[in-house]
Amino acid sequence: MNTRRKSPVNIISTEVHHCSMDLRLKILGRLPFFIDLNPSELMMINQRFNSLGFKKDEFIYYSGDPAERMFVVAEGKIKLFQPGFERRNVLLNILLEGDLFGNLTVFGSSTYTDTAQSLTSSCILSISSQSFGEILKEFPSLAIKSLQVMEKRLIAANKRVFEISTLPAEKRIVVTLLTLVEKVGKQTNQGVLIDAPISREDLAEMTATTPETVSRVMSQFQSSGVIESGRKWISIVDWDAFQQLANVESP
Amino acid sequence: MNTRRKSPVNIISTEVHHCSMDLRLKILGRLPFFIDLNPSELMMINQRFNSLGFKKDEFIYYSGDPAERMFVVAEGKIKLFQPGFERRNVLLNILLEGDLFGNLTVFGSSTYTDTAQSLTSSCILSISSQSFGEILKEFPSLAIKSLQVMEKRLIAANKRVFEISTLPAEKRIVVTLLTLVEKVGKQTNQGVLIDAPISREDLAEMTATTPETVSRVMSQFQSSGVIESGRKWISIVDWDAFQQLANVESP
DNA sequence: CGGTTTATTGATTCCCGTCAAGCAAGGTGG
DNA sequence: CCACCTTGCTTGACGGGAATCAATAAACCG
Repeated sequence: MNTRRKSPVNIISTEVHHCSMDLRLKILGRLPFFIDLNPSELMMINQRFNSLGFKKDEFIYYSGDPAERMFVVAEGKIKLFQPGFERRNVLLNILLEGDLFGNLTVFGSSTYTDTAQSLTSSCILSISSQSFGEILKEFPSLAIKSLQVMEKRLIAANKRVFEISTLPAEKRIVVTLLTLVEKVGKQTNQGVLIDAPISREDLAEMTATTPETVSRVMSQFQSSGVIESGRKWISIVDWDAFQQLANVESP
Repeated sequence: MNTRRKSPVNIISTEVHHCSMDLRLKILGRLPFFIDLNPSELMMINQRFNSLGFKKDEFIYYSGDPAERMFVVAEGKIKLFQPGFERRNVLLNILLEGDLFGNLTVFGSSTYTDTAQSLTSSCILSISSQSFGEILKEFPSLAIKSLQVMEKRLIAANKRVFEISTLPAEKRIVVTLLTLVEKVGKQTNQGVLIDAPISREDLAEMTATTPETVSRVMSQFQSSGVIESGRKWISIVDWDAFQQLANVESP
């Protein structure tokens, strides 16, 4: 059945990216965030940013570090998580090109409350919270956009609290896979691929279960022909059947 | 042991409040949010607000309603929750005097994602999202403050995801009681009272458990002399012992 | 003071976490 | 390019923590 042995997930490359100036300008200009600015304003803002490359699995910052910068994903995929005792982490979010993270609030918190790790090799732009604050004051519409970014995440976090609180493990895994598809889903000739290197353990950390439970649930889905998956990759081959599984009418 | 039969929690009164103009001005002026504004600016902003009284248990808005207003608690206590199937709600937050809720983001979401209900009789100020947006544009520092409010809540929501995911039921209940104490704790001659009408079911909805489990855990705490409690009230009588319970070193 | 809501407690069931062993995939170096 | 080693996935057996069902008791309210 599964003729694909190699993982179909693109992890870009194993080398470190270092973003050129014009790549940075293009990235920033494309962001919904900065899209209303004119070229000269954009240029000025661009100058306040640093860029830095990260290898696969490298850490960008750790929970507890002083929260002095705001980051933007220029290329690659980043995961945010809260480290727990004995490898019991909780995965909070997976970020893509254009997503903001770090300290978005100028003076809000003194230390990061999560850890940021690069899932693929990546290029990250960053700006000091102070400079970001100055930009927000100069362009109030940007502050409102930041507010909307935060609201979206708060709603997602609350949705997740709801799901963990009310759904059994299997449904939690299904709805989590669905949000992953919405975020990084890619149509391929073998179904909808979740285009990020997500392990069973990652899924467990997203769904408040264990890798073993995730494995059992996934095995069942595979044997019923709904998904295909392997080492750090998942593809949904029978979309209709999959949505059936997510039907959250009866808990 | 428990000589107190009546609930010590003050639910203000059963009558509807209607905030007078000068009460409103005082409330708004006291908010960290508006504290930097001068009296005339404050007056101008005050005019954009409506005020409305709610009885105990009355609903302010429902999940799914069009999200057209931003609210401020002037007096009373409000709970926000996500309604689930078959009474399986999830309690998201308890709000006090000065707290903002509703649509804080001007244009962010089209409908409320939670339901707001008055725990006590209360007085609520509100403003249209559009007017609020105009104010934010006029006073960029307010937008940054909104951002910080949102960040704080996002961090709290993530912390809760972490707790639900990693802690056993008893510890979840303890840490939840601790956050309630931080929020509405009141020193009395019989220990630290949680000054809000919180039922076993409310606690269950906050901790992803059931009323029965909460009751069992609370009974144990009562028999070991750490807390006293009754119908919709909880008081921590042995603070040191209670903090021991919250020691989150070994899961 | 009766009716309703909330809390307590017990008995039972079961989902899922834990422990453990075996296997497959992927990367590495000769 | 293949043997080796590491890392991640699978599967089974078992036990425990908490949900469910149910019946009683206490507190509150009109």
